[in-house]
Amino acid sequence: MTASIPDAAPCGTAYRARWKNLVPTRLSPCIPVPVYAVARQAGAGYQLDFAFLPLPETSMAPVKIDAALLDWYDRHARDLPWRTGPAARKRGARPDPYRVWLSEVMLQQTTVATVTPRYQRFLELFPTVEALAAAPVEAVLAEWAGLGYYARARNLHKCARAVAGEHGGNFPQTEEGLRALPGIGAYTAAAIAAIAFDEPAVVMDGNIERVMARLFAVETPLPDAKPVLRGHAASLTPDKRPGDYAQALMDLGATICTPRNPACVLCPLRGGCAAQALGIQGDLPRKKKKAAKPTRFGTVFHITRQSDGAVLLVRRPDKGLLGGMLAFPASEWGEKADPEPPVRTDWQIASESVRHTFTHFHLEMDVWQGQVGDELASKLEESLYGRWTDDPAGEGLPTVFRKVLKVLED
DNA sequence: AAGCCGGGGCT
DNA sequence: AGCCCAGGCTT
Repeated sequence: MTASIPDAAPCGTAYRARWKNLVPTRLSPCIPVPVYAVARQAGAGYQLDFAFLPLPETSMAPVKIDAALLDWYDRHARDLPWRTGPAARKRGARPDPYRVWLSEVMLQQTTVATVTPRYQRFLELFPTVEALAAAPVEAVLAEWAGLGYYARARNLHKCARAVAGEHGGNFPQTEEGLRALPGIGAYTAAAIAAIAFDEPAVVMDGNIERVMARLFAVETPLPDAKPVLRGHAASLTPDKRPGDYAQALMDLGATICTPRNPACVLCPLRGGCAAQALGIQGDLPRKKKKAAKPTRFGTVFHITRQSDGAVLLVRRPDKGLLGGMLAFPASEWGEKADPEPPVRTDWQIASESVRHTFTHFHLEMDVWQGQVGDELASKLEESLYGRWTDDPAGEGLPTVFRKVLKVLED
């Protein structure tokens, strides 16, 4: 259903649309004919019935932000595996700090949809901080494969060992104590303190920055606006239920106060939102322009052992791109250049190359396939500190190297 | 303060 | 296919 709502229509005219197709300014109070909308959840999105009717009030109405938000959260909180249910919350039950920490680290730069199944699998494999601390780091990295930002996994493991070894298996309960642990920065420390330990910490993530920029119509571009937005967030953070409050703000940012096409008609804070009253909510937060990504080139070597068809993997150095992860041997990635193969053999060059985009560059990588005999295989294994595997797809390879397997399949 | 780190979803 | 999104660590 892709109907668009006109700016004006006779009273009583009704429309129906998915909220994502709406232009937010049409819903601002500036329009000649007020819009009244009733929304209900439909599948993954929202279904709206629109009617053009006169509304009694179209300007900003006083809203007690934290109360309105908690009320909305009690009715609409998403049921996520790392959350305690409403019934348990009412009994005063606190969530397991280990689970809160694990979920928050996974959720850094990663969406709920991606994290949810991976979180469940991870928790089954490493159910406690002690179990995680006892595991070899290679097992943790393999389980993290495909999630990206692999320093998170190395720091997660370091942090588990610190908590298990130096804190008797218990996470520190204050922001400062948490902040001192590997992989726990300002955001994660505040989130764990609020959610697991009921501390009124000021939680700031991208979602909350966006909500604050809109609530207070902050037009300063990010990142310059960060201190101002933090000040606004601090002014609203309640002493009661700070964990629920923080999660409510993030849920609101993820589902209603979205980066594009915010669903203001569904927003419990609509009456208190300065940007919405001005009709500029879709333009906020403003951001400084980022540099364009350059393209780098390289070659990856898929080497099979003649006797059994096993494939050679290497482990990348701990520092830098894809640090500590398993990989196929590859050239340096940079300017277009003739590759230096790790061994002389009859290379087959795959007709399709691998394309992948990292945080700050595009990569275009030729795929060379070669076979070696057992003697050469042993020499290669030694000189590259490699390992032969008969199931590369099952080894926890980062996405860029999974794409190599895909290219060779075709 | 600025640059280094993946990957997935939406248009 | 291109654009958007976003914490922590290092230098």
